[in-house]
Amino acid sequence: MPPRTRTVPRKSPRQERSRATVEAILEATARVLLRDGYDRASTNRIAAAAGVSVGSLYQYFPSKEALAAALIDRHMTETEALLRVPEDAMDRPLPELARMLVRGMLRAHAVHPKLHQVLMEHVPKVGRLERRRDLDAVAERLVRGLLELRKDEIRKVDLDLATFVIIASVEAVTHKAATDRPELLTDARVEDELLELVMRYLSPRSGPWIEGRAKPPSRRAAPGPKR
Amino acid sequence: MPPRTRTVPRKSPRQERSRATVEAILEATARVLLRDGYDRASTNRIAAAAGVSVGSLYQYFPSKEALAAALIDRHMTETEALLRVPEDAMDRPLPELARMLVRGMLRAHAVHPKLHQVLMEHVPKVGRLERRRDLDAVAERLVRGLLELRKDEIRKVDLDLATFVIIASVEAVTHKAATDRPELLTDARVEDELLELVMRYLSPRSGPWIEGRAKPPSRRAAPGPKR
Amino acid sequence: MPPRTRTVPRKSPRQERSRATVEAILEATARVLLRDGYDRASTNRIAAAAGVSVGSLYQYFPSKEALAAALIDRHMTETEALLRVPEDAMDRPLPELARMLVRGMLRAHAVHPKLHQVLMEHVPKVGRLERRRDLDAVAERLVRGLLELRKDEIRKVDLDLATFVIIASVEAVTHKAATDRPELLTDARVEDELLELVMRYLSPRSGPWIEGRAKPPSRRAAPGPKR
Amino acid sequence: MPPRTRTVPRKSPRQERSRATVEAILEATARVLLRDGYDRASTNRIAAAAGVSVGSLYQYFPSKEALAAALIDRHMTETEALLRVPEDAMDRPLPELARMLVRGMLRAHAVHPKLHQVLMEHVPKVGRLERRRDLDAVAERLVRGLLELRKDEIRKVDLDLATFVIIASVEAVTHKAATDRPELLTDARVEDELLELVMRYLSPRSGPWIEGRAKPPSRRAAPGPKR
DNA sequence: CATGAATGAGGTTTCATTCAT
DNA sequence: AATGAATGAAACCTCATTCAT
Repeated sequence: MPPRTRTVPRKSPRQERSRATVEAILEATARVLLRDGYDRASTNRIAAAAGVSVGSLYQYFPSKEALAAALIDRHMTETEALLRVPEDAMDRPLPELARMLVRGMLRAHAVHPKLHQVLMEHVPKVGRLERRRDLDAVAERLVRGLLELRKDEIRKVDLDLATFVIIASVEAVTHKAATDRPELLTDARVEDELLELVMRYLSPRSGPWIEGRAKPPSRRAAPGPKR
Repeated sequence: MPPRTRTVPRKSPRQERSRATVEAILEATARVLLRDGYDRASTNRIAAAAGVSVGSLYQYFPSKEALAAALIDRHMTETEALLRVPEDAMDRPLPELARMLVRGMLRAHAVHPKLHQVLMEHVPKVGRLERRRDLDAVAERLVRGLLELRKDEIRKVDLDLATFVIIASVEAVTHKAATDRPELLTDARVEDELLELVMRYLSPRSGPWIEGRAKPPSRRAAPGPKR
Repeated sequence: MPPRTRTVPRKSPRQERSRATVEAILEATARVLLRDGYDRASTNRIAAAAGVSVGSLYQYFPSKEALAAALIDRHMTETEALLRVPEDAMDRPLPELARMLVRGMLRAHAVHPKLHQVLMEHVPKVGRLERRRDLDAVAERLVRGLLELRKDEIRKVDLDLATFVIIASVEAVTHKAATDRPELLTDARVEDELLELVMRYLSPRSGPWIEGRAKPPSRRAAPGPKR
Repeated sequence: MPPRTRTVPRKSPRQERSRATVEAILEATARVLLRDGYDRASTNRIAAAAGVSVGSLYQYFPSKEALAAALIDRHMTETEALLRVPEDAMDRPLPELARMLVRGMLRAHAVHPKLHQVLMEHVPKVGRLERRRDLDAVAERLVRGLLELRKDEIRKVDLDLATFVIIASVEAVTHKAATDRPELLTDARVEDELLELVMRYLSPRSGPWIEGRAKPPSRRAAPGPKR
């Protein structure tokens, strides 16, 4: 029996149209979110901006948060793509890898700096944290894995802590740049400085600048949180 | 441009009783802000939590934002105190000064980590930016002044950029610690790592790790924002 | 026994002060009423404007309306004084009397045109109508009495109706002047025109201009209101 | 200066159902306005009276004032129609024209006397004045044009002033009738008396009753407003 | 599937009035 | 008598969501 040629369109017209609608809604969401902020962005306004009725909106997204979540998902996916280091690049020189990471981060923020901010800061945590942690987790696994893999090339340091410091720093500089001085996002000097920051932090050569560790025996357990 | 929402306290309490009321309101505000986040924190709920009527609340604070503003003011004052470097300490060794800064930052976040976060991230910008920038400005002036003063002890670097990077990094690490892993706030190792991060970043000895600047002529003007 | 000299002050200091307070409150009421209108004029604002506490205000006036009522009373008294025709003037020539009336009306409005308007139009009816009617009644009795007394000098007309027409017209012209074109209040031509209006209306000499009464038998009973 | 409250209808009903809703809301508005007056007429009460939810009300009218504005618009349109004098009637005898005017005015008030009053007196000026003046302007233009056209048939008089006096008087008598003695609105004698008032006021034959103008030289410029 | 009318709880804010001090 | 802190009903308005058409 010859392989039957598919007669059912891969995407039925209905699905086609749906996809376009969803697309329009998501774009409108982004637009309205940017213009009005999360709280002021009403589903009615979003629907209007998308050129569909609220009813249609709710056909595809069961709630306002679902909208935001979808947008976050999309943004996350893009960001992840920007951050991903190709498998075959893992043996490149460390600085090169670091630069890839830094550059990815900068670009991720440079795409839609304001949208990124709104999504990150103002969308209520419900249902977002998970995703956010997901992204963080991606970055963390990446960095942590890298450090582990190349731990001979860096100074002795608690890898978890270092991962934490590195991710926070790079993310913060790019984020703060996006928020307060967007022009920096495309300033190559920032990339250089971040690289400097990271590489120096990891460099095996310690400095005599340390005026004495915070408390004598280099590593102590934390006194424990107050509560 | 006049701010569209009044944030200046409406009147200050004269009698003993009302001072207590104001105090109760502010405490309740913090509590509710923490529990529900800014958007879900309604003035009625806050008043209820404070054990007073809405009317009383509005007698002292002309708007919801004024509440947040008052709380921010209070928090800012505390934070500034923690950051302030005594005049006569300006000639101490750089690492020591850096440690003071880092420690101040960590403590600032350690006091009410979650409250700090809510105030910083979720209170709408109207009427806050000024204050927030004020604090940023304090930190910036402090760091920038320090770098300038001791520029012979650090590597050649654009001081503005370095200030930006340092503040963002330190702030972010403490902030992220406060948010994601509060136990780190009192972990002495974090302080050490941040010091390491900052001092290495500033150290005059460059590393051979640099795999080539982002683009040849070491420092270029930014291509400028796309538009 | 010699007549005892009074030792009790005619007005005890307490009463003196009270009177001043009441005075201050009424003045403040007028001021705030003018500035903010009736609805926006809150008792608290009025008290503040008077320099006393709300409590004191309520000591003297049991409600917001009582305030307005007091102000209306006062205004009415002034107006009545302006309208009153001295007993011994009742036999002056009619035009002269009419002029007194018209002039009184104009002056009544000229004193505080805006206040007059606010009191007349925006103070809720409760408790006002009575007073208003009182004033209207004063004017009505005055005019009606005059017409009756001098009915030989005027054309044949239903005196009630004529009274109604005259009072409404004069009042309206002055009122509208006060509202829309305050400069007219002191324009002598307006007085002249009003006099002309009234005197011509009353003049016994009929005109040939009447193109036929509204319906044949000159005076009919009203068909009665539709409902 | 942008009006601070939106008064333009928010959206017009497309479906049959909503047209009924809008109608119900407007009717309810009139009812409640009559019953409670403008200030006490709350949007919630109006919505309840219309048998819809507040939300529906705000779907079509962006504010309380918009409701009043819509009602005024409607009323104005009716009134204008009642006042309009057909083009081809302009050469009728003056008394006849005057009667048309007077009758129009009376009828305008007779339709919904109380509603007319509430709309005219108690709806805040914002966004209304324009409309109100519009109507006044219509009447003014009409009367003023008439006087100008037929100035040979009337006594010598400042046409602006005469227009002012006539409109104010006729309006006031009808208005006061509507307010204080509604049964007069349909009393034909009132129409006759108003006609008498107007025609006598305009008649070229002056009377010997004038006991001397307000101040000697018959017509003087106004002393000017005090300030 | 799409539309858009309808819902109503809930948000912020005001203000006449009471009452402890 | 005076003060001013406290009250809370009620006003206007928004918006996520449902559902008849």
